[in-house]
Amino acid sequence: MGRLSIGELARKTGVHIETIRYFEKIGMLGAPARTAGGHRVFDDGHLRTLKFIKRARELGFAPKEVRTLLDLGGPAEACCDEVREIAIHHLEEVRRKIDDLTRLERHLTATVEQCSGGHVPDCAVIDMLETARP
Amino acid sequence: MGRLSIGELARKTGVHIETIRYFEKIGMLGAPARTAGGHRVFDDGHLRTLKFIKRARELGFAPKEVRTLLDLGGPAEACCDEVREIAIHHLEEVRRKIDDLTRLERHLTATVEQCSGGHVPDCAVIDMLETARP
DNA sequence: CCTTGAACCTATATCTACTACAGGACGTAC
DNA sequence: GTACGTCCTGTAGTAGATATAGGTTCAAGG
Repeated sequence: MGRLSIGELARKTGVHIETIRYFEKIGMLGAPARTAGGHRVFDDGHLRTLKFIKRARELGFAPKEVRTLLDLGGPAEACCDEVREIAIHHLEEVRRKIDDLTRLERHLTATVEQCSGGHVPDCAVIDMLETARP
Repeated sequence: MGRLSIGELARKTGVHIETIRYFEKIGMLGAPARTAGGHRVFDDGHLRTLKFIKRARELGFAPKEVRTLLDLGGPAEACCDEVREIAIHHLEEVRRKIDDLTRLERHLTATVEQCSGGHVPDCAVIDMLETARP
């Protein structure tokens, strides 16, 4: 059973020390044990949880969703149904975002291609930005 | 030449009154004229600029990029080259984001399909989140 | 045992990009 | 001239961290 200082935990997870303390403060990560002198002592559970949080954030889950997932996944009892719902909801948002970005990508590509790159007063990019959306 | 109150400007652009004052404060939007009593009086230039800002933000340009675009596009002199560079950089980021989200979408879809939806202790979604990225 | 320096502690402030008050002044229509 | 909507400034709040200041603890070397 590993006993980790906050610095070791930070190195193992890639999460900033200040952010770990912040997560503890807002209740995202449980309060760890302390040494006699007051230094935090984390265990493998904290390591697992912090990795989980980091990965979920990287995958685009909102902090509130992460919290819910932690609440559900923690005791591992009322699992799949609710977890699944959050994941599906997230999936829908991801698909919507991909659509939006793809449209923007096409628009930007076309615009940049039009752009001569010279010092002309007319610029396709500026024009695009000045044109109100229909 | 239109003379707009802050409220009219807000209605015409869809930007909140407080946000307009905020844009003025941070120098994103030029300071307007004032009535004798101190009320702001905007003109068509402000309207154009604010619409520009709004549209650029909607298209995902970062505030700093918007500011640079305004600086470049304002006097319309050193135009295309730099504008083009910002647009291309933005385009690259958009493409990267699309790739990331597409991978996530595939991953989530596969995971949710695996998920029975019952009350089993093993949950594919939780598993996915607990598995560290290679 | 004692020193030294890295790591840690709390508390507060800062950041971005806004949004939301509170309490008062202005402007215009009747 | 008065009522009411709009506007003013200034301050505070939001999320989600990140950074700083000033002090304490831990661990390794002498």
